[in-house]
Amino acid sequence: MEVDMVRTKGSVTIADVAREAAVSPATAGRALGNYGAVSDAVRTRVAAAADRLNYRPNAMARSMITGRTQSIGVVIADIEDQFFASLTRGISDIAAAAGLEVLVANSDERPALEARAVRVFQEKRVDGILLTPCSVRHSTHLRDLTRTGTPLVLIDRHIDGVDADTVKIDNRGAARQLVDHLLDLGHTRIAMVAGGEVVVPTVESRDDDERPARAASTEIDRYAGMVDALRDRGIEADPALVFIGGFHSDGARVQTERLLASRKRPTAIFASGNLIALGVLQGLNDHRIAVPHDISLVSFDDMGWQSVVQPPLTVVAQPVYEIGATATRRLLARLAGDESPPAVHELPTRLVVRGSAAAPRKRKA
Amino acid sequence: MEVDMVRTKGSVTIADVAREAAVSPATAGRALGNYGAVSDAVRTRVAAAADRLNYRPNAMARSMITGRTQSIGVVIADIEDQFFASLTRGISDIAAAAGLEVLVANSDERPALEARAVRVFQEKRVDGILLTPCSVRHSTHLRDLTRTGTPLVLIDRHIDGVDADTVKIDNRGAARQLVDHLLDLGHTRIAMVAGGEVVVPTVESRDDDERPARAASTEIDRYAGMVDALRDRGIEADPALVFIGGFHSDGARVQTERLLASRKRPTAIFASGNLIALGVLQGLNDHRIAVPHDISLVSFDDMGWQSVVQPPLTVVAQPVYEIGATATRRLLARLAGDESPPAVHELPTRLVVRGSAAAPRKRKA
DNA sequence: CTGAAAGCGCTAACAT
DNA sequence: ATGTTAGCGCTTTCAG
Repeated sequence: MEVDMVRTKGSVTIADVAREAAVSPATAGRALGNYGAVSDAVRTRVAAAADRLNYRPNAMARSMITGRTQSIGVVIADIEDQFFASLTRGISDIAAAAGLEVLVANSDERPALEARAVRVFQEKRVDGILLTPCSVRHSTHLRDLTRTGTPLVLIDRHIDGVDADTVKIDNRGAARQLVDHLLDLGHTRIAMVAGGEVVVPTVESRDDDERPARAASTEIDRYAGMVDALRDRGIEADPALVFIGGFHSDGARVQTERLLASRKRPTAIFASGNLIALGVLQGLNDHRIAVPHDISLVSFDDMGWQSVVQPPLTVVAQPVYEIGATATRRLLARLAGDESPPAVHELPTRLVVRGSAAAPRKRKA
Repeated sequence: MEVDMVRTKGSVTIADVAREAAVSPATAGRALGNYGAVSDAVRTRVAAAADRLNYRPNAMARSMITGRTQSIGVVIADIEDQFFASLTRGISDIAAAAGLEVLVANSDERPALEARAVRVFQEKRVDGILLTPCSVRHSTHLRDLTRTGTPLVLIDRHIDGVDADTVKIDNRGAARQLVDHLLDLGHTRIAMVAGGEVVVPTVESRDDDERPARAASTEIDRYAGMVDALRDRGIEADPALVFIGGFHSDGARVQTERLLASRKRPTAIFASGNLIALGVLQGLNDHRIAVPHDISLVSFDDMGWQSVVQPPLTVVAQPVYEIGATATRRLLARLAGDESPPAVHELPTRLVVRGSAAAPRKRKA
């Protein structure tokens, strides 16, 4: 055992190992990186030397030459959101299995942060990028990215005009199912509580890049699905029944108060996602509103607690983990050279009918 | 607008920009990296050239010289766990504000994966590492790490003998509070449902590195707190009342079945964390056991759903986000040169008494 | 099979 | 203020 000096600067290099093993740096490199050809004798000698010196190859130096960093960048809206957390786990597992490291950045639904993250990932020369685009109207940074040839896979949300694979669910169809279920029960005044704007904004906003985008394609599609379902029954969607309060539960909680106070209170609520549903539930509890007796509630997402609340929630379950995993596999395929035209992959959802939606009052449940 | 050729190999370099701006590479570097001194005229000319070529500095090349990668590595047990997800958000926010990128790896509670992640982070030359150690008995990789001088901050869990800052809560004290609350209500048969082993294993296990560690310091401390509380009232802790089922909710669900079937069924359950509590609740629901009427339930963690279940859970709330944020600030301090001796930072917790614990049956609640 | 030399893209001395 | 040169740690020709 030698004395391990704390080296402030410069760690052990391949040259150090080479010296220790009495070979040339080139040979040491071949032995350690298993490329080229090395005799077994030398290989073990070098390995021993490396071990003795506690050598760690410098991945950057290697990457500068090979052109591969073995790392991917992941830009998500909010890692704290259970949905994205599960998604990230799916990504992480597949990436790890393929020997790729994962750089994560939160966009916080802000286009400017998203663009910044992409830029930094480019500077770090990640091999590819996975991203949940926060706005349908901010895509130049993504188009710039794809033009450089860096593989990009969009997750959960779609953006027209960006030349990238997309892995998502059929939000419109699933929302329609959910609302159909409410309509079947006899509801006609159905509110939607969402995080961001729910119709594609026509006016290009100028300088709101720093603020949350409020125009996620998922919610836009889900609203469209709701409108579809209503229209099928000859019901006109009422814009006054859309409550937008940001992507956190507290906003949804506040919106729920507004909703409850509205002159013609809806008999059912469609929550656009798990955080929204949580906020709605809190708002409902605040006012001692019983589900489904006083009001029905359905939501997207089913990642744990939705089945233990009382009553358990009727939801559309998305294969969250699989979405992340599939997207990562797509990226891996691109990294492996797949040149097929980008496609949209839609994963199946499942309507889980539980107890949170019932016939509207009057006919006592 | 020039034609942007898709360059398969080699992106735009500083030399390209220099040529475009008709200056030397060094000057271009100075202008783009704002170091050294450059005339305003040249600065704008270079900036324009860079812009025209869509230049992205190569962070690796820079790091090789500066010795800083502006990135930190984060090794956590399971990003899918709401607790760690919030923690990660805290880390991410502080890191981003400081201009640091975050590399994430899941250890999945497996020592071998944890060690592997640390190794790769070293190879990537991260500036520092944040880590939730998965086992109290696997620390050599951490000691090796600190010996290289790479700053390390331990999160949530503590390990003796590793020379690193630790940010956590007082698990023992908080658990004691929680169990005290149950004792105050009159419970004496209190079960604990946990993920991993709850007493420090004495025997060194040889080759279980690939499997979940089952010996997280948090749970060990929480059990100790429970024992403290019981002992204070002259009650002997009963090992038969500890149910271990792994760190996922399904394991806890199964353990809850076992628990309910035990010959002398406990009157209260202490769940060691949010995922465990979820599983317990599922198990309870499976058997139509009413909380708190049939059995009381308390738990650690309060990150959303705990307050919307019926009845709302009595818990010890941890400042999860702040734990991550504080740990990251500690790391930043180290990166800035702080040489003070490593310390354990304990953040305050809060006992939130809600409805899930009541007096044991007999005295009808 | 092994060694010497070149060079990835950048910054840091050292000149001018 | 700008240009020239060297070199970070590694892999990759190219020789031998």
